[in-house]
Amino acid sequence: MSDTAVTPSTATFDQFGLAPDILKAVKESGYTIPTPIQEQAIPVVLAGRDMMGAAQTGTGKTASFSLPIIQRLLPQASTSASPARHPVRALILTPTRELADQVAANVQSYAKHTALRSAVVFGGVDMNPQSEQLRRGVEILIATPGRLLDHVQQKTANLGQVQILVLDEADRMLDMGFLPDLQRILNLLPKERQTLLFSATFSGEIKKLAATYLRDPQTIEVARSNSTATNVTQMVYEVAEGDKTAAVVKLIRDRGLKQVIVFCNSKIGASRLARSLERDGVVATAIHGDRTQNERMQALDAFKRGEIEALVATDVAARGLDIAELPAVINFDLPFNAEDYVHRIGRTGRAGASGDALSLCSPNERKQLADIEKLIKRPLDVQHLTVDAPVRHHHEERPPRRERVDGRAEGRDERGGRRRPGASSSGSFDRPHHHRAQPVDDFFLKPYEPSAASVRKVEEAAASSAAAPQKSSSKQPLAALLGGFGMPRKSSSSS
DNA sequence: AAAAAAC
Repeated sequence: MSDTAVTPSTATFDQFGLAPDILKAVKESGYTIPTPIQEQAIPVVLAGRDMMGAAQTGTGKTASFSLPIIQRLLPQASTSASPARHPVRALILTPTRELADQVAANVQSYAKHTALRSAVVFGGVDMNPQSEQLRRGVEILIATPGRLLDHVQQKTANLGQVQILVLDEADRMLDMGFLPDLQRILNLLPKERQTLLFSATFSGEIKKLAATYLRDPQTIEVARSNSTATNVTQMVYEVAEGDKTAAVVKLIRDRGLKQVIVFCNSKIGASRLARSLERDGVVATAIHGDRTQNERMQALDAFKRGEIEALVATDVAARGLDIAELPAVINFDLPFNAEDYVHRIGRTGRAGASGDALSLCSPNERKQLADIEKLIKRPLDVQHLTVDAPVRHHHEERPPRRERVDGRAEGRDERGGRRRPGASSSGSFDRPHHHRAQPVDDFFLKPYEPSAASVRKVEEAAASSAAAPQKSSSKQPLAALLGGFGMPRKSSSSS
């Protein structure tokens, strides 16, 4: 952000040589001046080079790869209805379903005046409409990894002609354990392709991923990734754990916040807080991984439409979500992972607007606070918050289990799944399935080791990027990190 | 410690 302030860009989108149909869509989106990352990335992508990008959403990241991708695919766009003429040419992978949906909406709008077709596939929703769309043919596919592999196995998606791959929020995908899925997908793609990797940090793991799957990548970086936007005012309120709900209500009322995202560390905590806020007259709803995809999308849409004051979320909403003019975020809990703090507060103060990041800190969260201050390299302003009339609810801990208007009891079977008739009633269905049946396929058993030359090039690229962000733990040479990547081998290894 | 993601 500070980059823009120091050297205001006088560039326009016209300078990139994008097709008129693309520029028209850009104009209709209301954009006139490229952001720093767009200015740097668009020429690199147009030139067909691999790229590692350090940038967060809200910096214009999505357009920085979608616009040049559309341009590059344009000559192949066909008006023929034959699916064979519409193989997947560009694949964009994201860690969460909401992010996939959002990226897809952007791609759709940028490509609307072209003959290119795009589609999005992710889990939690019916596969059939997705399969039908794939059958009709799409050039640009946006997906979460699991559902994409599902489509591959069902033979509804063919990745054999992908020319451009984008790994969005790659660090997040690794955090979430997507590496095996990513490997399977990557091994299905043609070797001759362009690969773009976006990540908040260039950790050792990210560098190894890049060294293995990218070819001589160019590094693009805007705004150091662990820095927080200067237009976001950060405040920490010391408050007793039991007063947190009242504190949230007080902050919303005192500051007259029209809309706010409140982050919790647990799914149960988020549901509970949403209910408590509702009882205190705040229109609130929860969004987290135990709600059905339908509920998640409805919650997000209603929030975007302004029908909901407080969106109470887990870290499913911490990254990437772009909600215009969000005046504030509140951390009900401080995140265990300091980096998540940066991502959470990045939901406010977007596109140059100002925003407030208000964090509640109970006495047992001091360590998390210290970790955050260490990461952002500055102390945070801490104030004691007195809650004048603590709002206590007798049923706070265990709200009555009441049938909701949709006929389901809250908190049970939220995925909308139906119990199998005749299944044992031992209650095992309420537990997540940890051991998914491992499909017998061999396409993901190829080795995951970068060549020495590739490692060198990634190291050089990362080093040449000014002040490439490094986690202190990843200062060691890449080679030292290569051994312990912990990949599942075909037959169980000693690890 | 917790979250996310395929039936």
